[in-house]
Amino acid sequence: MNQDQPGAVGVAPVTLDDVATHAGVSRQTVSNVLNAPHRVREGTRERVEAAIARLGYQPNRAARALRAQASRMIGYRIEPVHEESLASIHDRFLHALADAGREADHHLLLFTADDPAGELAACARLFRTGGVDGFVLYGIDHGDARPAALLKVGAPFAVFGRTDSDSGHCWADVDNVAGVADAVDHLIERGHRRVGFVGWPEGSGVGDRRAEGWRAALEEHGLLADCQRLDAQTHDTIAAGAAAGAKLLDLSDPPTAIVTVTDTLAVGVMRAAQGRGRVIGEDLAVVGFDDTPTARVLGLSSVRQPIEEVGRVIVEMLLARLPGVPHQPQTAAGPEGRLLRPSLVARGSSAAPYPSSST
Amino acid sequence: MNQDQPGAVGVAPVTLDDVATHAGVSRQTVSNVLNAPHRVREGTRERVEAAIARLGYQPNRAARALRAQASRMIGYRIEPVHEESLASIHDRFLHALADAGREADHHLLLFTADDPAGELAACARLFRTGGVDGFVLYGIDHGDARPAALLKVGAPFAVFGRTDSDSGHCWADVDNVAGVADAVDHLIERGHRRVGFVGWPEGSGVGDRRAEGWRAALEEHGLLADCQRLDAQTHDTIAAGAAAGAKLLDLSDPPTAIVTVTDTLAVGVMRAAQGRGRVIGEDLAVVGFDDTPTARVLGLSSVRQPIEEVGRVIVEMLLARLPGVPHQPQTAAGPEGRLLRPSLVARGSSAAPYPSSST
DNA sequence: TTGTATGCGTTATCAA
DNA sequence: TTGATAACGCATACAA
Repeated sequence: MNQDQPGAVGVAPVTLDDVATHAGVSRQTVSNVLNAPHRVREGTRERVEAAIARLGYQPNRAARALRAQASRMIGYRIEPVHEESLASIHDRFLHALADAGREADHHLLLFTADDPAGELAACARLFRTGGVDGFVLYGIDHGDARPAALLKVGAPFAVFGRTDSDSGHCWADVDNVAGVADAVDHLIERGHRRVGFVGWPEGSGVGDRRAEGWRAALEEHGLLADCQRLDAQTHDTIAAGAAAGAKLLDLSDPPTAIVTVTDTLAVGVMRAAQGRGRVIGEDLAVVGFDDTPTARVLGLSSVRQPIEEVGRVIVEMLLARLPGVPHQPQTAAGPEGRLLRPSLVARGSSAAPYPSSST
Repeated sequence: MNQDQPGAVGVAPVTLDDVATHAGVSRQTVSNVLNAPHRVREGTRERVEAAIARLGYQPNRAARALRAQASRMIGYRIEPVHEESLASIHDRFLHALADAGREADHHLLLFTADDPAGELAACARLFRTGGVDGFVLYGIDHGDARPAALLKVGAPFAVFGRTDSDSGHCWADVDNVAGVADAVDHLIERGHRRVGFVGWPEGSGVGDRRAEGWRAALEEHGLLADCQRLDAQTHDTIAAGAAAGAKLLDLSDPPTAIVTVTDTLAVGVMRAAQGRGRVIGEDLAVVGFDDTPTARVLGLSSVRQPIEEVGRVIVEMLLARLPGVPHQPQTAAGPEGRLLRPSLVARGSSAAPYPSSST
């Protein structure tokens, strides 16, 4: 009828031998039916398949892993939850990874570590003990020592993000420049001419690229000169965002719209504006980054990262590089890196058109 | 110097045999040093330990799993991210699980499923193939068919939440009654006499218990009669919360404070109140449930679940029931269930004392 | 096309 | 106290 395991209650596991006995063949033939069906005669194959279905046989993972020297596991470090951060990205990413792995019968192995050093130690250990076939690294940015270290360990891996020198490993990243540029375009389209930016301190690849997106978009519209002084840099908390927002709003010629490097900072900016009696979406437009649940609640426009796609792409790349599973012709095992485009989610905070008379 | 693996670059894995050769003993002796140190002479042991350290030997997980019939893996289904929900609980829970497992050298195996049926099929498969030793189930509530089904499969598991008939498996849950009761107590202490409640439709254990907490606390203070009509029930979206809040606020004798079954609904209530020109924390007190990041942003008081502790306790219980790892005397393998107390996080939304003259 | 033998790395049993 | 042997379940090379 169906191929579910027959309602057996805590039964003894079915092995290859059981199936072989049942089908009246050797266990090697059963193995062939599973791993090289073409090498077996049709009649025999059907008999074996029937036995497999009836007994609900499923190959033992440990045995398979031991024999094949491949665990079909992908290691992933789950980081502690930042209480300050609003991000739900991590959750989405994790789900995407697990989902992508499923299709290739690879599962995610989650582990924790207290710091990057601990993470590397854990990675090395997991890899050397055959616990995982490779890793996915999250939140890679300039100066991250993990890629080089993992390379040294000899473990395959793929990362979300980029270091200053991406070499020898594959990566996927969101096009942060384009993301912020889209936000700026959107605001200019609505009539804004003075668009500010609240970013992170210089030095992080992600932050610098988002700032670059702001600058580039303004330049393209010939507005850079007007907005030259309309940016601020600070660390990623609501309070800091409020301070930065206050600074910009208190200028003699303040921006009519502000883009921020994260939703967290956007919330701070909104707070500062409201504290000055300004109505978000009317007196001041704000666009954040990450499309967090909080942004939805507050009606904050935000740049949404295509995390699900990033996860899919990353797993794809990693699996392509794993020895023993040559899905592809493995000519060059696919591209080294992929840049994915985020999309703007426009909400009330940037809804109202702005009278173009603003200089 | 240190016991890290010597900076070997992608070297061949070290096996028990390598260590044995190196130490001039048989591999069985090496195994004994690791698994039954007392059965080996001190001198030999030291020699073997030195070899282990020098070679950076670490036992192969697959081989160990095959031999011991135990993968040292805990299965966990990661659910799709609810776009509507504000919860970060899931993230915290996951981290807690991974962290708790680490201490016992157990790791989390993540998998996805499209629905409960798919989840059960995946569980059965993972368990029968030796991929995991047991499972942790999240979000169990009345009418959940998974526990019974897993029991039938014969897989050990522990759940977060309770069904109507918890039997045969261990569970941990948050004391929802006490959580909401604490919130109500807090409001009464601040002078409120008319405390409303926005909950879920009847039938869910979690929702009903939270409603019960509201009822019980009011009764204890002799205020139940006054507040009898001050509750509403709806599903868990911001819009629904706003509607429910509007209904309560538009009563001829409206509540001065409202407790909600989730932060999501609380946000809705706040929105309804603000739409009516009421200032949260002054004209109306609101307390939510879950202590989401959004609650922090909005200054919303909220009941915080001790998720980290729940995770720890659940893993502890599960491991205690796993065959082969008898940490405890395994008399009765510990208690069947544990109820953990949440704590109220008071913020601005319930800050101001309310003049006790309100009827 | 099918079956036999062997080994993946570990640990349990038993004999020395 | 130590070592030889076998077995966990599967898959590969090779022989029939």
